[in-house]
Amino acid sequence: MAVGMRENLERLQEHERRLTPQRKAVLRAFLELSQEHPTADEIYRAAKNHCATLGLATVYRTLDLFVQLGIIQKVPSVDGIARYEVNSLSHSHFLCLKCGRTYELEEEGVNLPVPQRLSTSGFEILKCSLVVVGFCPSCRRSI
Amino acid sequence: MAVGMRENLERLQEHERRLTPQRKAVLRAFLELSQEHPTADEIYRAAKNHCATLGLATVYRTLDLFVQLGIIQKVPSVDGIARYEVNSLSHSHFLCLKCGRTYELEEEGVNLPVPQRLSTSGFEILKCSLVVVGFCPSCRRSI
DNA sequence: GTGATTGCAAAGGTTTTGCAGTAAC
DNA sequence: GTTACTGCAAAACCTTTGCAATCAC
Repeated sequence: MAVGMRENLERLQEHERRLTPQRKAVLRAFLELSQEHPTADEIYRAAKNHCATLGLATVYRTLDLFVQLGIIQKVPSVDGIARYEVNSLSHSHFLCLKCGRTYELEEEGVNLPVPQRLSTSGFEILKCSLVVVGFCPSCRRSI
Repeated sequence: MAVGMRENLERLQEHERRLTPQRKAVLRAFLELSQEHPTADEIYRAAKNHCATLGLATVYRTLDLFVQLGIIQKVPSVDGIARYEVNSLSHSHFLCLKCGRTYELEEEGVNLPVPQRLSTSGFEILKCSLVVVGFCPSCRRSI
């Protein structure tokens, strides 16, 4: 079983949600793709391999649920398409303005200055990340 | 004349683009709203005051052009609606997961660690910002 | 058995595109 | 006079919603 399957499915039950084949398929597909910041549609197509009758609306509803339960998070994007990643407090991304792809910047996210002022003025901080915007190598060549 | 009007309009001419009343109206409206990270529709409604015949499609085309010319930039968002801001190298935002609003974090953007590794591996960096995601005070109350 | 969950199809909202007419150069 | 630019309407796109049928509990 993939890393993270069991504990995340248990979290569903803790919150009195049902363990349906659709939810398992979405979680499994998400975990397979999580390194690539998948879109809802990418997750949908991968999850169909695990649950052939799955509908796209269910994927959206399931991803919303996982966000609410804190299992996954939306990644800020610049092309209007929702992308998701595993829930983690702080790390960093590169967003390509042309293709919309998200690249993970592993080592840089470690020492981010989480703004103190926010938490003392009523904001609830879920995540804090460095976002670098520009053109990725392949898009840069084709501008 | 608003700050930034003249030099940005000149930039249009440098790139052999025409100086139409529509483009002036969009730029003027954007500058009026730029502190609030306006959406295309907000810019459209404000720009109608300066050019009554303006169409929404023109606003989108004009904003795309301004992004290409480096006059403005898209802000990473988490709700799928494009927001724009003045072109600036580095600063920081708070994104509210519920209402989608963007808050500017003025003082925190100063000493961001721009990742060296990126620029040495073919990425073109246009901007580098700290993005904090969570719930803003008013949305936090109503969850 | 009951109520949460599903799949489908339709609706919703934002953004893009085709095209004939218009206006900046 | 050319040709870029515009406005309109339609299309495209991602996402959400209504509803009857289904399935986890």
